[in-house]
Order: sequence, then structure tokens, then C-alpha cells
Amino acid sequence: MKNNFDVIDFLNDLNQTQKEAVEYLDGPSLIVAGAGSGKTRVLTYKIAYLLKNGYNPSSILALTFTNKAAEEMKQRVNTLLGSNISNYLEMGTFHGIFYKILRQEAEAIGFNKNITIYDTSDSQSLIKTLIASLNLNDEYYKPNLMYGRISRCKNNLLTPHKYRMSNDLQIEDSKARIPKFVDLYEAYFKQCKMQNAMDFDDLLLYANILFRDSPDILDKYMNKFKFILVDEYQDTNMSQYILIKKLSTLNNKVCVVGDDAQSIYGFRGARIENILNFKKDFPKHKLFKLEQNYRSTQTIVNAANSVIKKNEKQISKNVFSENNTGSLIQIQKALTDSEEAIIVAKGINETILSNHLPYAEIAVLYRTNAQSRNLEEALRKTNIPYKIYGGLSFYSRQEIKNVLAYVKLSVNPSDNEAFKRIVNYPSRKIGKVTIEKLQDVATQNNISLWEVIETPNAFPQLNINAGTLNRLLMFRDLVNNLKANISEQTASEYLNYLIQETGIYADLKNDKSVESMNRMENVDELINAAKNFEEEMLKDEPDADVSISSYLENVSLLTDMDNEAEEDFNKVTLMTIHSAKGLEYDHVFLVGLEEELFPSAMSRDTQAELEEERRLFYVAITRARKFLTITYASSRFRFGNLIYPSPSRFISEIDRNFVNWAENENEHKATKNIFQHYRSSNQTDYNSKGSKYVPINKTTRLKSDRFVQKPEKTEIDGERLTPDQIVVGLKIRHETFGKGKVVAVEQTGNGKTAMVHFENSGTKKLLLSFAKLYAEN
DNA sequence: GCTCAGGGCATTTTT
DNA sequence: TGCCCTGAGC
Repeated sequence: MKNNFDVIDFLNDLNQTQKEAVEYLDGPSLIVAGAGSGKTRVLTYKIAYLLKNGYNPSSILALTFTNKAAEEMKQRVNTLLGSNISNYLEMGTFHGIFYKILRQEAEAIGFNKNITIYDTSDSQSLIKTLIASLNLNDEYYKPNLMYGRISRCKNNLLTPHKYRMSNDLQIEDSKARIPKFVDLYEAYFKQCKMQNAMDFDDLLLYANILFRDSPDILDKYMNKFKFILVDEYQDTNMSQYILIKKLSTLNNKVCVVGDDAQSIYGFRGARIENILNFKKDFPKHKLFKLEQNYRSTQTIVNAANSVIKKNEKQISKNVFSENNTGSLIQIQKALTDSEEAIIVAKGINETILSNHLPYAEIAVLYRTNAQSRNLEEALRKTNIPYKIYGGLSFYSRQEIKNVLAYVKLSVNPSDNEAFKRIVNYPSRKIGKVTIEKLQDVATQNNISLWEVIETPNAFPQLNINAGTLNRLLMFRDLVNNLKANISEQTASEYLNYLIQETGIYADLKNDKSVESMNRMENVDELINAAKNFEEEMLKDEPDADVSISSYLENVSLLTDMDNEAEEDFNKVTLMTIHSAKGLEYDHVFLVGLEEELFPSAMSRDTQAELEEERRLFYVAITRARKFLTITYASSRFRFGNLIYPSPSRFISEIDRNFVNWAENENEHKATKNIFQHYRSSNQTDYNSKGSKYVPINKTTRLKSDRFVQKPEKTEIDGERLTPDQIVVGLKIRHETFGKGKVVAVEQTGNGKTAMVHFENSGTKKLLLSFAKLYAEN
């Protein structure tokens, strides 16, 4: 392991405060790092400095929130020190690090080593089952709300036992008409344990339980971790906070880095108090404030300051920039959100020409993922290349979850969620009723579904007919086969074998639809990822564990493919503000600045929520290096209805000196037309945008006399047409709203049926309602 | 057991 | 508008 400690030129690479923060190793410290102040640089150098001062890599615990942040930090440590030293550091996400510890110490908390991790959808599906089996009224007990509530409890270290002890909570639940919440919580808690599974919050909760109940184990880790570093401390929740406090009690060497002004995850349990109260928690701490912003122009930094200073709860600091003054922030009003998208597209083309920016240096930020649609359409029309972050992540796709469920079940047969997911995929004619029967027996005997089919004869009350039972046994044998091979092959070999053996491959290959082809590609991508994983592992350690179970451990805590495709290199980035945290671009377009999306006044009930919205706005502004354009729409279609939002108050909170607020009189013609149609028409029920660019993904039989006539006429202007050339749609004046493409015409008993591909379900709904209306008259 | 039409319902998100 | 869930009917 070679190192470059002595080569690092701290004096040249760091400013005075950064240097002091890096070199302080005597006790706890808080580094308040304003936006763009070189936070990651300080952390990286601090790790290098610790190593230089004789700290063993494995005694340094460095915690981040995202895999991306951990990955970046590792890279930078390696670059700085010229080795692969980061492999020896205890560096990773909170969840990743504690998952590793919990597997190691599984026995102490009554688990076995092969702990499955349930993602949000697994958890919610289990909760749903439990709501049904506890006979709870699903009008009040909604799975996603219950999941959120349970999550909040766990993040605050409220176990079901503690919950039951609290009278206040019971009264609160009764008022909210969910008096049995605690029963549900307890059942869920027990079920997870029985299935040897943990959800994300459990990883932190059980780590707390482990350290609470096994002092010797706590002791071991307190001794092991001589120095603890925490990134994004403003986003830690109670559970994480206690873990840090506990682990640091012996050595008292903890360095936390964060910016209270960028705390935007309160809604999922982050406690800004953790950073605000650091003083009290670690009385003998040292405070460093990184206040020089190296990222943005003075205008942008000052504008952001003028907004955030309105928050009451914050650590006082003076973020400043010595860069150029830069251009004013442009604020533009659009008539509708579609026009807003067009304005952005134009703006992108302009900035490329006049500021000579590459696409990669431009980002469009919005509050909610749904807002990307209009933008995509406008960018597509103007041929601007773009990429979207967020939405459905790779690992939450059906096909990927299905494949991984086979792996999970092989590793941990108690995993009922995996069992249910694949027992009938590919189809084995094992349906709801059979699973319910299995579930009943499993519940009665407090065992897993797998254990029931392992020895079905042991359960005489299991009333399943011979044919179905036989299919279940074939499934059992299949999984047993998979289990037997688990350590024989590498991860990618195993996945290849698995998709053949289970029939997944055949299932996807036989179906020629576009979706199936996409699915197949994704499965291939998964196998590729496994291959990459093997190569990565073997590069550093020739005898590393590259089996599928090792891969599963690695992959369970991943949410995204962090290997950015090369073709995505020079593209405009579209994403939510939340996911933009930590990133920066030359030109940022911030869209949807309506009160409705950035609620600032009465619509937020507490001061705390208002302040979090303001911090979100602050984060958005400070992503920009040179140019910032803010847009809002004065009217938008929401769930098919027209609404008139007002601009968010936050816009006017920016000091006027930094802003150019141009009222846009140049309303886009098409938008205006649609707008007028909408106003002059009594109909409130038609598609405002016409046809969509999205790939065809819905097939529907359209049964309506009127509509059948269209495909029947296979001649238009004397030219013969095949069904797929005929388009049905709703015409209003000169525009067609909603299009469906007829692909086949069938003769049935009472008339003709047209098979129509719809581009989306909204169009389908629209045309069907139109067809009904037409048929009635 | 499977399919498909119709009803209900919508933040932000990492792990 | 779009998507997920459900229950009726095959």
C-alpha cells in the first residue's frame, strides 16, 4: 500500500479554515460547510491527514447518506493518496455499514446471518397482508400511511413495546381512528423477524438495539472506530444520531460536516436539531465555518443569502463569494406549464449559443417528478438531448425484482415476500386462493410459506388439490435446485443459469411486445452489473467472494445504477431539487415556482415546514454556478383540470437587486389556442395536449359501433389502408385530441371490434367517454 | 386462475 | 392525466 501523504500540499490546496478543520484531531468538531465551500475536499483531506497521523484505515468510520457520495469520496481519497486505500476504510452509507455489522452480530439480536432487506414495496405489501389478516378497516389503515408511521416510530427508536407503553400515543391513534395501529406495528415487527428480514429503518433500529443490549459488542466497536466522520449531518435522524453518540463515547473523536441551510429531508425524519444542538451534545467541541463559496457568482450567492436569512432556526454564518458579480437571476412567467417548458427549451438553446455552454452544464430542476413530462416534450421537439434522474429506479423494476426474488428465496427461504412474488412467476397456475391457504397454515404454525411447502404432508389442514399441490412441489424442487448451486458459480453465471432454469428467459423471449423486450434488456443489464461487480471485487482481492449471495448483499442497498452510460455524457439533466443536492451546473433552470408547488404562506401549517420549503428553494438556487433562470406558470392543468396558481412568495423574497423579473407578453400561440378552446368549450374533459410522444404501451379493445365504422372503411381517398394506418381520435375544431392507432379489426357476434393501441390511459379514457357520448346520441 | 374495464387516487426520497 | 387496484366475468 503506497501512499502520498507527504506529497499533499495542504497549504496550497486548502484555505485557512479548511486547513484548520482538517488538522483538528483532538476532539469532537462540527464543520458547518456552506453551499459550494469545498466540503468534500475537506473530508477527503481529513481522511488523508488521519492516515498520515497513524490512524489505521479500518479504525476510521466515515458515514454518508448515499452510495453516490460514498463512491465519490472513495474515488477522491484514492486519487489523493494514489492507491486503493479506500477499500480498507470503514466508509459507506449508514445503512450499508450497519447492515455489515448486523450480519456479523446477527445472533445477538436473534437473527441469522442471511438477513434479507425489504425495500419500501416489500414492506408495504407485507403491511397490506397484515391489515387484511388483522381485519382492520382499510379505509383508515392505509398501507402507505401505516408504513410511514412505522418508519417514523423506528427512526425515533419507538419499538412496538415502547409504543404500547405510551398512553398519549394510544389516545392519539384513537383520535386518528387507528386505535389498533400498535397491533399492526407489532405484527409487522414480529413478521419481519420471523422472516429474517429487515426494512431500511430496521437496519438502524436493530443496530441501536444491538448496542443497547450487548455492551460487550458496543465495546468492541467503540474500540474499533477510533475516529468517526459524518457527512450531511443535518440530514441525520434520531436513530442515526444515537448511533453516532454511542459509538463515539469512548474516544470522543467525531467530526460531523453539514449545512443546516440545506436540511431538506425533515419529511422523512431528518432532525435539523441534530446539527443545531451539536454544541450541547458535544460540549467540548470545536466549530469550523466554511463560508467562502467557490462555486457561484456573487449575485447567486447573495440572492440565496437574501432568502435564507428569513429563516429563524439556523446557525449564523456569512457565506460569500469572491467570484465575478455575474448576471442577474432571470424570472419568467409562462401562461401554462407547457409554455413554461417551451420557454426553458428556448432558454437552453440561447445559453448554448451566447454563453457557449455544453448540454452537460445545464440542469432543469423541479419539485416533483411528474413535472418532467412537459419538459421532455418541449426538449424533444427542439432536439435538445436530455437525461432524467429519478422516477422508477432500476432495482425497483418488476423484472429485476422477480429475478432477485429467486436469489433472495434461495439465500433466505423464510422470505415470504420473495416467495409470493415468484411462486407464480413465470405462471405456474398457482393463484391467490392457493397462496391464501398456504398463508393461513403458515400463520397458524408461525412458520414461513416455504416451510409449509417444504413438508406439505405435515399439515393435514392444508386443503389443496392434488394438481395444485404437485405444481407447488415442482416449484419447491426448482428452488431447492437453485439453492444447491448457489456457491458453485459466480454471480453472473448464477443469474444466467437462474433465468434459464426458472423459465424467465423463455417467458420474456416468447413475448414479442415492446415491454418484454425492454424487460429482457434490463435483465441482461442486471447480469452485466453482476459481471462488473465480480471484476471490481477480483481486481483488489483475487480470492474475493463473488458468489450470488455476496452480490445480493451488495445490491440490496443499491437504488440506482451509478455507472452513468457514456451516451448520457453530454446531455441536459432533468431532476428534482432533492436529488440535485450536492451537484452543480453552470446554468440552472428552476421551473414550477408556483405557490402550489412551493407552498410558502398559509398552506404550510407550521413554521418548521415553511422553513424547510425555504431551504429547498435555497438548495435549488445554490446549484447554479453562473446563470439561474426561474420560471412559473400562471395556470396549469392538474389532473385534467385548469387551475390558476399564484407565484410562490419565495420568488419575491429574493432581494430585487439580484433579479430581472421579466413579464412575458409573448404568449406562445399554441398554448394560447388550447387555452381559448378550453375557455370557450363547455367540455371539461378533454386532453389539453393532443397526442403524446411516449412509446405505445397500452392495448385496448374499443367496443363501439361508431368507432368500428372507421376501421371498416379501409379506403381513404381511394387508397387502401391497413388497420394500423388508421388513426382514431377526437377532433375539436382543427386539432386532434387524443389519438389511438387501430391495429386490428375483429368480427364478433354483435358487431365489430377494433383493437386500438393507445399511447396512454388518459387518451383511452377520453376516447371511450367520447365514444359513449356519440353512441348515446 | 386470468383478463380487462372502471374507480380512486395523487409531494419531495435515500437506504 | 396516469397508474394501480379490484372485482366481475370468462
